[in-house]
Amino acid sequence: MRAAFQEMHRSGFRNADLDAILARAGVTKGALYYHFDNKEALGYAVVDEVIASNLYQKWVQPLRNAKNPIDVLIRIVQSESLKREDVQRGCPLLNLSQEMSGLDEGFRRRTAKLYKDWHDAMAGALREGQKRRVVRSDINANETATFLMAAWEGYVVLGKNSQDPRTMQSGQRRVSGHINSLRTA
Amino acid sequence: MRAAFQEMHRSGFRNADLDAILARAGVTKGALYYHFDNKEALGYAVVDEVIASNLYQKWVQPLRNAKNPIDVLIRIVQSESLKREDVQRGCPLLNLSQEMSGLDEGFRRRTAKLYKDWHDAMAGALREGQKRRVVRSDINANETATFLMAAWEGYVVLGKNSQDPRTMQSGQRRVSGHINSLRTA
DNA sequence: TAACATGCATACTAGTTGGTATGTTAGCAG
DNA sequence: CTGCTAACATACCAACTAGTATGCATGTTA
Repeated sequence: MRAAFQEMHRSGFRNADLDAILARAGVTKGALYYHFDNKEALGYAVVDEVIASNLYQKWVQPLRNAKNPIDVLIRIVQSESLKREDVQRGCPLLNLSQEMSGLDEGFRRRTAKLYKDWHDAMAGALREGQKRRVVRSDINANETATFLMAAWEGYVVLGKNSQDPRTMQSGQRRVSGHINSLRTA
Repeated sequence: MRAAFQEMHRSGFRNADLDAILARAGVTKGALYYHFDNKEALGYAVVDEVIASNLYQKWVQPLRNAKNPIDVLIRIVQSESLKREDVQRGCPLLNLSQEMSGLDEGFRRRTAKLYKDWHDAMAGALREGQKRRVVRSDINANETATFLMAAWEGYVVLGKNSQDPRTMQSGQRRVSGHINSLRTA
């Protein structure tokens, strides 16, 4: 499944070559089709397990019981890799949802769930921060979380295309600045 | 080329079926390969002509010699279709750059040029607005233009995946609100 | 220990699709 | 009327790739 994830991240799901995945994993078709009904089932499993796990490790868990969600969010944003090969591949969740959500309802539902988990983790942390008086009370946590996701993913898209590290740097500054503006005065 | 654009918008470039394009256009392979060397050349032409033309009509031309760029930008954002089938297909430029920019330098350069034209149109209009004292002088036109593109494209991505018109509505409110905050007091 | 299940590997099939080779027609020059 | 070219149409090929049929080795159970 790691091999499948890597190949899907490189080539997208539809252009992911099963033989390439199998070669990378060091197994053959027999092994694959013993464990998965078809290519689609393998793709679903990659979303449900690999991509979901990455997302939770990076965004959800650090926000759980965070003392100050603003500090945590800024740290996550600032820790994003600016290396060319990372920027060039983009965000696995975004790549996959962008490719498949209009074509396959199974993929759409799965990626939508991950976006929702991501959103809820941020919105929940912001609401908790409001209770603790470290986040401004005049902002809507849900809308703010959606906005942060949109702005961040937008910069990831532009960075992937421009291949200029300054694009993502600008994104880090801008998004961090916006998060910082959510602090109580 | 309209047929090619539509098929590419539906299925992406790599999964665009030449036979489907030809059937839609009412011509055959002979006609296609008389005018284009290969599928790649057709794709390049679609970017250079169809997608570029759409972008110019929607964003670049309205900003040229605009009295107040802020009013123009808000009007463009607010005029975005919220119909399910439109939201579901997403932005042609974003779809294509997202799919191909990591795989084919020709596509990457072409989509990067369109992003640049889009960016320059907004940044130029903002700078002109600053001269005319209708746009705040304390903002960086280039960074602001990049931010607006990122946020807007981000909402397009989320809307395409969620298939909930409220996502794009929220995006319109947020982005319009941010554009509005650029006015001089 | 015979029978069976698990967990693969190997070889093959069938459908899809980009690309090509060749045929055909309309129009124009001379 | 002849010769030629532009602009296609038709039929076909070859590569790629998801999926399948079958074989086989290693446990495991009755």
